[in-house]
Amino acid sequence: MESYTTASAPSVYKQMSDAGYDHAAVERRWQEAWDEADVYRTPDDVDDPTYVLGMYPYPSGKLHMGHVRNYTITDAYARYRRLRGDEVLHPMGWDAFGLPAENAAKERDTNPRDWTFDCIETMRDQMESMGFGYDWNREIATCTPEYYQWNQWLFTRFHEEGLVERRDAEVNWCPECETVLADEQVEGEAELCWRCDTPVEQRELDQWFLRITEYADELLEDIDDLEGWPNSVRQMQRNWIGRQHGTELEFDIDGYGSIEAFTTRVDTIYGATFFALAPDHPISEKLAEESEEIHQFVHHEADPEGDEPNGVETDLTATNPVTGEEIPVYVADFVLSDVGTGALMAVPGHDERDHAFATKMGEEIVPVIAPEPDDWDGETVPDAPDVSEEAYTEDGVLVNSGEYSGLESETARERLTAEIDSAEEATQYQLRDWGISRQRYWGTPIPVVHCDDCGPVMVPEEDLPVELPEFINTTGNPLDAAEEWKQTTCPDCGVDATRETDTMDTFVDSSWYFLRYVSPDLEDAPFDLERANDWMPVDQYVGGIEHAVMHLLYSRFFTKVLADNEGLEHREPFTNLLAQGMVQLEGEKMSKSKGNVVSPQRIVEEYGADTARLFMMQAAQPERDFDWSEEGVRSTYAFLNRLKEMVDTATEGEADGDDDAIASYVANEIDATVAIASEKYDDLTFNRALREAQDLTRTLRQYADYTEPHAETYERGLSVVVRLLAPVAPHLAEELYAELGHDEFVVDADWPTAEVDRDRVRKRRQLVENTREDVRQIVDVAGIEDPERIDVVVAPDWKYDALELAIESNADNLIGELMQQSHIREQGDAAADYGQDLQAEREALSTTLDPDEEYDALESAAWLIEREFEAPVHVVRADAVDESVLTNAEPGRPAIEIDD
RNA sequence: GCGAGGGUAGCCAAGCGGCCAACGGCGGCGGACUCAAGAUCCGCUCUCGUAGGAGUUCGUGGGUUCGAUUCCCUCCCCUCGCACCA
Repeated sequence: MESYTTASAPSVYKQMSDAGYDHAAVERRWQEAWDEADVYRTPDDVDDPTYVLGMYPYPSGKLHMGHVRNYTITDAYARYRRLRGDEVLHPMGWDAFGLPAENAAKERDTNPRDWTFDCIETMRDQMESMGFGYDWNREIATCTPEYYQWNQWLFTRFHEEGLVERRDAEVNWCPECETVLADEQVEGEAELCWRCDTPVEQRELDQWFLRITEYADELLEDIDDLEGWPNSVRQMQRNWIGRQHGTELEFDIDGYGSIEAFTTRVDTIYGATFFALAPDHPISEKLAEESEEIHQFVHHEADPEGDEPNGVETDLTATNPVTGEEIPVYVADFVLSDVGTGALMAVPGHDERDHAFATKMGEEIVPVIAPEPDDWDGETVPDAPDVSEEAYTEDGVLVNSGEYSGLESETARERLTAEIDSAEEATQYQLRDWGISRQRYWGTPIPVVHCDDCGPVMVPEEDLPVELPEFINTTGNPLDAAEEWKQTTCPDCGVDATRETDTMDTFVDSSWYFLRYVSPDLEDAPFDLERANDWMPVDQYVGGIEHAVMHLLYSRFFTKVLADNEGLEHREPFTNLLAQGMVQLEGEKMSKSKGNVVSPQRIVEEYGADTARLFMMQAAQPERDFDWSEEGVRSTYAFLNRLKEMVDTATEGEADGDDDAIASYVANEIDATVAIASEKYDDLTFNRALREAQDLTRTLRQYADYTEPHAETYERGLSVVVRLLAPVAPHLAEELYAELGHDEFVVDADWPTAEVDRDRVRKRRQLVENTREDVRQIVDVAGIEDPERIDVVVAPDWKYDALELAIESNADNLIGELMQQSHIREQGDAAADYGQDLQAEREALSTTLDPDEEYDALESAAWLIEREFEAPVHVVRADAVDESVLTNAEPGRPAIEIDD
């Protein structure tokens, strides 16, 4: 703060008024009032409310701008739907399990539970200070036994349905987090942990898996119907599932029997010149025991991440099941054990990677597919292409393929798959089962007991929940160290046994939380089935793109399982999805590490929550990234202040202006604004809706500056502006709505309505804007310093008739057709001239308002021109002026006469 | 490499067959108000033009059309996701 030593009293007052309205007081007042009236409560008995949901946050203790944007979008939409008269369900909760709480607890010598609840308290306060209208009665926190018992219950139900599997698996292990990660949680080529960016290692562990692959086909196929989802997300899920149709077939290898290989291009089998095995294929491992060279390759040289395909030749051969040919077998690092069968037939003529390897190893490259010739007769076998330099990877016509030569690739694949004894159609997925075991404390204990005799046994339903023991500050897994907790008896045979010490991936929590909001306190089921069937699916879901695959795919999976086994009548959880863009600073993502973070708290203190929300919503479409700008925030704040001043002034004394042409212009603008803004709110383009509201505010201010406004019109205008802003700037909207004399909350008000024809609105605005621009241009080009009088002359009726005829007419000779109308023909040369014009623009003609409507529109907008040029403006009809004036007048374009 | 989304005036950003030299904002320029500054308000902001005109523009090059920023194709560039996937 600067200190003033010589400031005079008036300048101090000035400073104070510049500081703006007392947003802190306004916001506090209405937050308390809402709270008292419980306005955001959604009673259990409402019928199919509009379900608006933002992805619940991890309670880190601090709301950041990304949260503010996310939850302002849902809040604005929820409020809008409410104003529209819908019942709305808009809940909030906490993704409260997770590793950061453990780390924080260790650092602060507390425990994850206390730390997490502290964070929740703080964040809830921050959300309330933002004015987000949640039904806090439905709040959930996933770290409470009341919530996570249902994770355990669902786990046992999944188990009963055969969707849970325990497997010894090679898993991604983050040494920093000391836990396993799902494939989805490993990022990029460098394979870094999604949380801490530590390079991930591989470990062999016994793991619990949810068999999401059982649902791969449905998860894939239903993406087509998710029309309310962004294409990007849909495509990412399709890629992730990665279904591929192909053929599985067997190659015999001496001494090892039949080896299964998967190919999508069985049509190229005549071109298979070698066979390749993954380094960790069982045969490779056996060979490595016998051969020093192969051992060296498998354990030291193989580099699956490298760009170069490496390999080593074995002394084995594989038998091509079609040709009977013996081809050499390699162990190669570009063959991956988790893709297909870990063994492949290599066709260097038609696969780039095989080509590169064959070139390196000096293997034969044989063309067996030729591009289909343009004039192909469907029979003749074309010439083989040259594939010595580059593989030909497209489909085509088979060559060098015995009896199959001359077939198209597609047909050949079908026939070969049918005719090769060992071959059958097969489908491969990239999607893997979901490993949910985590070696951490702060998560849902997996409800399993390990018994030496019975093996892993599910904890019976009546013994749920398995609650977490007290936190033990240790380096490994605290559950492993909780000896007393760990020791139990086998539910099946009663002997001493130990508890499973792994907890569940927190994505299990978030895969069904949206169902828990429906009945958050229900004690005998995860959710009230009947109500869930009525209330689900979520109508509008909003969150970050980073959850495009994981959370959104798991939630879809859970929903489908619940539909199949628990009577849920919905197979998809989220009808409409909005992936909101990032809030950036100078083109860069805000992040603590970059130190370019703008604190929402500071903005709220300085300008208020309404300003922060309004600025964000008007800055860009919700799905786009945008730059935070202090300048923009200030101008948003200034706008709210001006609006408040306008309302203050308007309510001081009753205006008593006439319901004149100007009032009708304003009334029209109000209607137009309502129509456009409503449409924009419907499709969540808040930026456009808010622009309309701000434009109307400006029109109203100009109106009041120019003349004594018509009280009813002006107040309706203000009341409309206030309601259009209410979803985004709810506190000030309440304040102003009350000032305007309403007793009810604006939250509960009715959305303004307007009966308008969008097409007419557009034409009116266009006409007025074009006319104003023409006047400006004339004044400017003609160098008129100080206009004395401006006449605006609407074109004569016959021109409108002629225009209409011209639009409808198909006649070659338009002028002839026009002249058949006596009232047009009577116009003589003028009619001929105008007819010429119409003829010239024949294809581009479009209808205009009719002459009376144009007159009205111009008459009511005349004040804008008078005000701008400080000269009287007369809008006149064609019959009131001399014909010479009318030459330039056309429908949609009045003649303009300026005297100086 | 594959897939998705983009490239619009100094910058940000709407538009997505004729109403488009192209909404809106920022920045810049001029004016009103003020002793002055700020705030606010009103214009201007591709080029030329003494009555609403003309010319050149919406990544590049083609095409469809009476007409394209808007539709189709080629290429270039950006962002995101997947990727030695058999």
